[in-house]
Amino acid sequence: MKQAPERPPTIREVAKLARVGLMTVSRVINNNPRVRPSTLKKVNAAIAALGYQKNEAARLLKGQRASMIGLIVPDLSDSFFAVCAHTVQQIARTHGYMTLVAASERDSELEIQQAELMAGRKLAGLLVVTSTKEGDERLQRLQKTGLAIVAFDRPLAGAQTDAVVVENRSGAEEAVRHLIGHGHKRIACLGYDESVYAVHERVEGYKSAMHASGLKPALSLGINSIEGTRKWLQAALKSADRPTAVFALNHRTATYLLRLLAEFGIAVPREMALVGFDDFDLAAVVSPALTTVAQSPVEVARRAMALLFDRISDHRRGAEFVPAKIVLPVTLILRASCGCTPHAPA
Amino acid sequence: MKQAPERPPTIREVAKLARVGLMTVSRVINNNPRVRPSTLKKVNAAIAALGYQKNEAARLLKGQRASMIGLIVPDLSDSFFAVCAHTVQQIARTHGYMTLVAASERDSELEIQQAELMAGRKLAGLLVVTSTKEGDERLQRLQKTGLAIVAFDRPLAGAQTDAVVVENRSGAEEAVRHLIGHGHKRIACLGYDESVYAVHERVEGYKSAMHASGLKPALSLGINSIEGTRKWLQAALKSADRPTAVFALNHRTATYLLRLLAEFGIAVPREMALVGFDDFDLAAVVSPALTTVAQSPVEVARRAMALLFDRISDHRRGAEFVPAKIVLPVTLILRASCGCTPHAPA
DNA sequence: ATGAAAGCGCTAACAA
DNA sequence: TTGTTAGCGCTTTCAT
Repeated sequence: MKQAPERPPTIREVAKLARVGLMTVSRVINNNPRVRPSTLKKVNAAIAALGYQKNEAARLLKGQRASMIGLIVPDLSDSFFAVCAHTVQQIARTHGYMTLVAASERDSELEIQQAELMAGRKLAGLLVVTSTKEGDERLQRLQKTGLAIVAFDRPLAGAQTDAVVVENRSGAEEAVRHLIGHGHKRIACLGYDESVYAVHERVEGYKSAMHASGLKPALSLGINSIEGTRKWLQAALKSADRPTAVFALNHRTATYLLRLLAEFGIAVPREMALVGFDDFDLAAVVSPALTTVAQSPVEVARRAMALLFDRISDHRRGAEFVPAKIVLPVTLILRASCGCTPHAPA
Repeated sequence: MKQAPERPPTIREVAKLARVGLMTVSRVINNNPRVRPSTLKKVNAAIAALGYQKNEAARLLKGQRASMIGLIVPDLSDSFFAVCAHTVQQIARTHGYMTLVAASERDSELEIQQAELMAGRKLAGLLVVTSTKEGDERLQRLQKTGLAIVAFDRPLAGAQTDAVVVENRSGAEEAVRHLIGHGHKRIACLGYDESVYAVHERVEGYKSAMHASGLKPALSLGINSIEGTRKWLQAALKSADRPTAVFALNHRTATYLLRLLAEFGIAVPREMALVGFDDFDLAAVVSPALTTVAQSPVEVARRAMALLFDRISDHRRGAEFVPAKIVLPVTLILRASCGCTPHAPA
């Protein structure tokens, strides 16, 4: 004997049990104040008794927005974005939202596609680390349909959109100045794609620190793989003006360098000092411990979420939209690789 | 002058444009074969012309399942799970699904709550790394309502559920045997919570390798923090039967050990050898390079997703349910910390 | 403060 | 093969 499929309770059943009309129940679950306290209590009792939960699908169909937010990042397996994702999801939960994620794989077409798919699901807000270089009208169109959008890590080019970024430029500047303070004159700067906002900013910081001390910048961009890094290092070691220090524009490059320097038997920081950008779990464990400019993914995600929820409620009450840009500080963490502490403790 | 809100097109408009009935359009978008090819073409043309996209909310309301899958892991910022999440999301996308994520924070109540919330959104499938020790009837109840569930990394205790796990036991066994092969007799085993499936399995592997060689297991569990690890190490170094090698049950413990061993000036592997479980980006960069048992999060996620989509289609055609358990191999990656290659190259 | 009716976009069931 | 009807659960509008 097959029992009935046991459909979840509807407001109709709640209404019947509470002996009120449908609308009263609807008002209760929407926190509409136009309900007499005594009625409210009856309805709440019925809701509890039945274990009623609102049916999002039905509400969506009536044009409401889902209590979901979306997160689009270039790569979820990147530790920085992974921490962001964790934080975002955590905060979303405490606000009663669920989190939809997508990785853009650094492909701007994929990014906008995913954003449109999410928007199609009528979510309330979208957090995005864009891989789009030029301003994207498609994204802005979504915004106009009532989707709250906040960019983080990188601003959205030419968009009236909130953004949370970090002090990439001054962070880089500080790092390079620190190296200069250690007496270095030939400081190379290594990284990949300058068209990425953060990289560009860091490069600017590097240049400005070098210029400020009358030093000649030695920039090597477009270096992505460990092989590329190896080639660069081999050439650099043989070169006439062999650098005595390197500023690595990101986590990955710093890691490659660490590995190769060890492989080539170059003493760090004695023969070549190193400072990176982006802190990571093992930065203190690698040998030598890596001096690096740290940003806080948790804080970035937090601020971005705060902004997003602001926007969501603005949208709801049709408030004005004044895009905010939050710039978070970074910290230069001094460890051994820059020459500071020969034997770094924990 | 405010332009009309520009509602997205509905099947009604598609039907009008294609000069067919509503149901014909519905059939087309549901791949129902009972449509004449010529009609199909007309409808598809209209769909393309209007840029029609199906409204999930309406379909949900009719009792269908959303083309979304859910992923619940203990911690999204953990690199293993982050890679899983990335892979899951990627595969979901290619199947036309979106991915909802949640972290359980290793709290089984939170886990089931999130699962129920997801289920309430009528998603098609759920991938879960459970933090629940005993079998959870609430999860099984969700399963009975037509939600496809696949566990990975850890099986679901006492549940008729598919699971994808790795060869934890034999991997640990091999690692310990390897250490024994290096001549070690006093091999400590360090880790945290044995009630976690993977840890338990690895401990069993450790014990069995030790016993097989007539050695006495020296297990130290419940060690979670770096402070705990430090205390253990201090005690171990002073002890009469000071271990000459350590098998670390997970990434984190291995990392702590590496750091502390460096801090204490203990030469690895000469004074104390080390083998870990779980590979990570920097395992080859740390010094000494860490020998470890590697599992592939990408492969785990892939298999889990394959299983999940199998289940989803089974559910759809009401097929029998035969829970599968997939056990994936692990690989012992020999680097320097076990004593194998004194100077590990890349 | 409360309720009745209409309908959001879609599909299951039936009819043609 | 195709179209018509009804209604999923909810909220909006308009009564009361």
